[in-house]
Amino acid sequence: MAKDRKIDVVILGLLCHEPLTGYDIKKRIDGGIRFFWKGSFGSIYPALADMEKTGLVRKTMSSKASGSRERIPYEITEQGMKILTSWLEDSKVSNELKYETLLKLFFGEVTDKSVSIKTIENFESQIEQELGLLRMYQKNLYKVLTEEKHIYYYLTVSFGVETYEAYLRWCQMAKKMLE
Amino acid sequence: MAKDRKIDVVILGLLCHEPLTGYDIKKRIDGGIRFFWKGSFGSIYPALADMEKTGLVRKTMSSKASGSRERIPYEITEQGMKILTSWLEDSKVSNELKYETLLKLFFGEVTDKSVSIKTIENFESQIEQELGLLRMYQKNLYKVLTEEKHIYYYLTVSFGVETYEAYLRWCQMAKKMLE
DNA sequence: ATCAGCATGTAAGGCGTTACATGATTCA
DNA sequence: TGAATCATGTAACGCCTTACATGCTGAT
Repeated sequence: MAKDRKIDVVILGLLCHEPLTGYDIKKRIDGGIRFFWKGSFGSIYPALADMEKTGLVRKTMSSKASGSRERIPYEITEQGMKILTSWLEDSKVSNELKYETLLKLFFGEVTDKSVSIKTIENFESQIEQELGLLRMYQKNLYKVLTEEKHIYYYLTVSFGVETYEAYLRWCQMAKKMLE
Repeated sequence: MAKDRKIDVVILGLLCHEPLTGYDIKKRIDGGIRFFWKGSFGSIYPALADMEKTGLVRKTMSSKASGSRERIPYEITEQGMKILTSWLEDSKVSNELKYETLLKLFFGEVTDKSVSIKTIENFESQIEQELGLLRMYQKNLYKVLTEEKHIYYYLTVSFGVETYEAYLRWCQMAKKMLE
């Protein structure tokens, strides 16, 4: 695996459950994972190609047979599983937040207060919208917690719900303080 | 300003209050701003050079005169102020969170539950430590809220406190759920 | 017929980190 | 004397996004 390219483990993790094409992987990332990690075609396909070369994934046998459309599903190899678990067990993590909203607020003194208030309101409505989605995911996952993997999905979604609720409380406070 | 290089506005924002050297800017970023935006020497010095060329910043007159050490303080120009305020007023923002902790947790089913618990505990202690710092900043800023810019600093710090507290609550819940 | 979605991939270019190179000053 | 901090800058390299190129399928 490339030194610091986390897209590799995202792909490896997704392939644990079932073979997927690059296109499938993109869809999985865009639905749920995107709240804490992103990925584009331009990063997925090259990563898949690299990992096939190094033996972490392989094309499934049905790759060409399935039909006329050229779907190329990949599956994880034993080597790939080793890399994935050793990453999971590695205690080094990089958690990073890059919020332009906070950057703008930090320099809010430069212009009128109303600009900062707009920045906050902007953020607020974006968060409200996404919180709606997260709560829906959360509710649906709660119903199927018996399956073990859903516990993990539930936890990550709950992280989103908890923090987004905290964001909204902060928005209230911040607006009050500026008005 | 380069199309999407936010380090430019970070620098511009910092230069609003006083002339600073690249080294000073790095220190400012590392203390406080780093919670929501980062910057390294390798990005600061080239940005400063570019912005001098495009007239957003300029070297102060005292640049060489101040002493034997080669300190090169920059100040913001009117052009720079224009860029800064138009960025502040622009409602487009990119807020992005990349938490490897959540990624690991999402794929937690792959190995033993204890691995995920360790991942959470790891995160928890990191957050506890930084929360201590944030609360200290918050307390100190609260005392000097009369100065307008401190209100903005206070708000960003409070954002950190609010969310980190939410993280810790989530850690408790998550550990309980896995045990 | 045409548009949206499925599907794979490449190329250019921007952003940013890390490591390196260099050297002065301050303090124990 | 040696370590830490001050201070500026470059070079290599990696990661990722955006846009492009291409073409099929299915629904309206």
